[in-house]
Amino acid sequence: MTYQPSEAELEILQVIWEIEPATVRSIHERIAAAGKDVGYTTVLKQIQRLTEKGALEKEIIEGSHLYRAVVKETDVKQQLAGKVMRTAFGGSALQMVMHALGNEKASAKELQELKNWLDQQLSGK
Amino acid sequence: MTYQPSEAELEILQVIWEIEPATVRSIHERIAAAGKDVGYTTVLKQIQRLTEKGALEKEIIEGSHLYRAVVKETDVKQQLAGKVMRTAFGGSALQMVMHALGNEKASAKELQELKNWLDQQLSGK
DNA sequence: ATTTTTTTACGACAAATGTCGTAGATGTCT
DNA sequence: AGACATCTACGACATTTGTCGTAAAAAAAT
Repeated sequence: MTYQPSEAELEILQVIWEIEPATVRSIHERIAAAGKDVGYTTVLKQIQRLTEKGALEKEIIEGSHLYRAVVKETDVKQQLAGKVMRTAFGGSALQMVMHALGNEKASAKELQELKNWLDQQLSGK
Repeated sequence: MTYQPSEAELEILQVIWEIEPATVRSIHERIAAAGKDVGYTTVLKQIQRLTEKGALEKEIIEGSHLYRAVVKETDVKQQLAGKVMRTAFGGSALQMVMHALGNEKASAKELQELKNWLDQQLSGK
């Protein structure tokens, strides 16, 4: 089973998937830039735990410690979305989407994109 | 902000939304029936914590302790789906659905339903 | 080479979670 | 009423999470 990251871990994974291989500093900067104000050692610790758990791997190149993801972004996200869909929405993607877009009046754009994807899935494919 | 239940708590909430007002026993039975093998007192404790937190309320009628939900199903689920959509899928419902249905070849039925809902959203609305 | 600045490695902590066990309270049966 | 069965109230524990602080190690600056 693919790794199930906690919230803080997911945030770090997202950054890594985007800029790997990454240093702790670069990751911390991104997190900070994104508005999450958390200490450097906090991020470091989180990264070390992810590495222990096998979700990340470290490679030391010319002195700098570089981290990269071992778990695949698609797998982790599929896992995540699938689990919510199953545990909270009885396995119904429709229910999940309706709730996700529920009150915040879904941007017509989002809806249109979704529709396009669906049409393609239904027809061709 | 609506209550954000943990996994075990969500399972209990789901049962309550369905059969409230409910007794601990009836809830425990459902959970057990659903395959989750957990002790009676475990469920009881979970229910008490949910009550402390204000997500449930207890009413004692003729000796039996009955629980009912205080938090609304729709709100909690909207919260849940919205959060995942935001934190893991950059706010894109499309991304979320694509991942949710990703590998498990989405049942044509699911897709059709989703499409119908979308069409309605796009047109009428 | 020394001093400074960065980084990494660890250990600590509080809070949240998931699970029980046990004791005392309440109900039920005969 | 007495005995037996059920429930509820609580406390306890092991884990997991999210956060840091501090010390040791490494790198950079002077």
